[in-house]
Amino acid sequence: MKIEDCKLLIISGPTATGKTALALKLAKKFNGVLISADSRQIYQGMDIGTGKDKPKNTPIHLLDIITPDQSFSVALYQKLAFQKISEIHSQKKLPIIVGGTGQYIDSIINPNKQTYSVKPNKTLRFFLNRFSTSNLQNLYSFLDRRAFDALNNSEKNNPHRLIRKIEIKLSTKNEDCRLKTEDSRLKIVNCFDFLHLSFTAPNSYLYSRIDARVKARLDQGLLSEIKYLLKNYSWSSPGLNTLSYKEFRPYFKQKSTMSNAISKWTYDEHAYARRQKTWFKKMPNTIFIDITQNNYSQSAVKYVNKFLNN
RNA sequence: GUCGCGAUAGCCAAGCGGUUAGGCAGAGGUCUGCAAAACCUUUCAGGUGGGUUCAACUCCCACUCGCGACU
Repeated sequence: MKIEDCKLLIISGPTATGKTALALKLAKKFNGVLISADSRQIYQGMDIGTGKDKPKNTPIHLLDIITPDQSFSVALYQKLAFQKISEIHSQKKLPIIVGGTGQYIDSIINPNKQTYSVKPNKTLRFFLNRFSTSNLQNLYSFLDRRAFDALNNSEKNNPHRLIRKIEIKLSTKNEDCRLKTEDSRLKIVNCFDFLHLSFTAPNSYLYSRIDARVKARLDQGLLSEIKYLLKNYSWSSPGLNTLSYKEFRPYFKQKSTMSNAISKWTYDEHAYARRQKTWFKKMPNTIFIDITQNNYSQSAVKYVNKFLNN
């Protein structure tokens, strides 16, 4: 395999930084194909709220792959993304991953997560979901005292995380086949030669862009999109637990006003952008590009140029 | 003008003579199959001037401002 076949470009950044637009430019310039890394744009019919860009002539992979009532996961994402990457490589093109979902990008950059192959246990989750946090803590502590004690506060109090840890603990019988999968996966991954460009900007700048976009989405008809979705899916569907949809739940249930919903939504978007930033900050080998700088798109081009000619 | 009520951090909003209110916003963080999720940490007070007290955001007085009522 030639080195050229292992190149991978990753473009990340918080919401409202214009990732997709720039990725499209780069794709044209460098014979690239886009793969989305967005945990929400995978849902069909959720276009306005997730800010989905669907350019006419350029397909973006891993968009619209499931319906809002289906659930998805990193492990699945990783698998699909790897498939797409190798497909694109075999066409002698440059795969470009674009998106804002830190965990998904992490699964590409840092693929040897040893528990991705432990499948969710629906029955177990069904029961555990009714447990209180302290009951979950007790249970996990009982199953694995050491691991429990090593948890930080944030993990200890997070029911989702506790449930998953318990699930993993209870499925250790599959250890052997798990290791096998990991091995084969590592082989593929080790050959990636990736460049990770991450867009960034001061919070205040991001916030003003977000605020403007909130208004724009309302004008584009977000409310009717939600109404339409509610005809086919319920609020408990995984897809509907998404920023810019979930904030309107109390409004549609007549428990809150429109302006409350909108301000909650706006603040949620701010917090989301902050969380995204913390994720990208700690990623290895990342080049940050401040979009408030004049020549940011040219400098992105330069980096890619240099990367491809290495 | 008189009487009453109020004045608490960027916003909302409590209790209290000495010990953390809380929520939202803001800031930072966690993350190994729900991640645009879930969770953790955290900055910022007491209108102004006096007085009482060992100690006042909390009691008293004046002033300023706001709200309401009355002449």
